[in-house]
Amino acid sequence: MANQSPHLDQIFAALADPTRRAIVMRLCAGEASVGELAGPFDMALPSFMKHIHVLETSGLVQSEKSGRVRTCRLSADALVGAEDWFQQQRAIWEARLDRFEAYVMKLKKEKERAGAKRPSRTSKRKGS
Amino acid sequence: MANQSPHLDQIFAALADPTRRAIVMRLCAGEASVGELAGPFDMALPSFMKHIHVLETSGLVQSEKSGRVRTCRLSADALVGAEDWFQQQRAIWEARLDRFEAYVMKLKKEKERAGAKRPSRTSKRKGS
DNA sequence: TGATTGGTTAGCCATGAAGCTAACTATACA
DNA sequence: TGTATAGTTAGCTTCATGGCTAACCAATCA
Repeated sequence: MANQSPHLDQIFAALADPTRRAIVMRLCAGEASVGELAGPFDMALPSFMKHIHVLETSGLVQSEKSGRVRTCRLSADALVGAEDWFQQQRAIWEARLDRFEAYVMKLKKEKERAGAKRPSRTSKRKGS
Repeated sequence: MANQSPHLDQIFAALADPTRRAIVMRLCAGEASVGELAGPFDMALPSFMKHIHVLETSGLVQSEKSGRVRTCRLSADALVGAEDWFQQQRAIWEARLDRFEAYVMKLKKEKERAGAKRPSRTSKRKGS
């Protein structure tokens, strides 16, 4: 119940917006200036800058200004961190499924054995 | 620029909240009633129910009422869908890194060749 | 049947997110 | 030096989110 990384909050919140996911996808293909990034979007620049800022505070994106141009690049660590979360959940989930399956198998075998007993009290069937 | 699944919006938005992530984590370990889920949280039930509802509309959780008890379970599909998104991004990202690395190696080799020429005009060093 | 339990509905409030315009700063180019 | 370019800041609106209380069903159980 502890381990509540405040970072995951921000990362997932950042990725909940289609504009920001598109920015991340674009940056996966390589760094770009704010202007280049903003190009495809029908949105005023200040609004767009807010998205960049959200991505930066989440740690998904880093940027650097040189001259009058700000260049953005993806920071893979944050992405990987979020991906890890899924993998952890899946591990737990799958372990449970395995246990569940084992349990079902056990039930099935018990039933089989019980079923095998009923028709003949004298002989045990060997296998399927 | 198309392919903007509205579902991812809701899934990531759902996971952006620590309470809801905790619920998902809890449900990874097996289904539970609303009351059981709510237990550990210092929150009024109606507030908690909102979280459940958000999880349901995102597709991460399914629930069913029997008698006066509502039982919730995880719906793995949605989780996997979100995980896929990360894997796709990582694939693009890694492909780019590979290309970049190849490029750096090329540069390095060119430099090496140029460097090997400088010290002696008469002999080529073989290797270290 | 009456009380308890488990969940639900309705409605309120405070905060934050996402968009806009207008005006401004600072670099680069002619 | 003057002008265009690339971002930035400030301030506004609107809507969604996350929390609450109070009152309300509807199963169970004594």
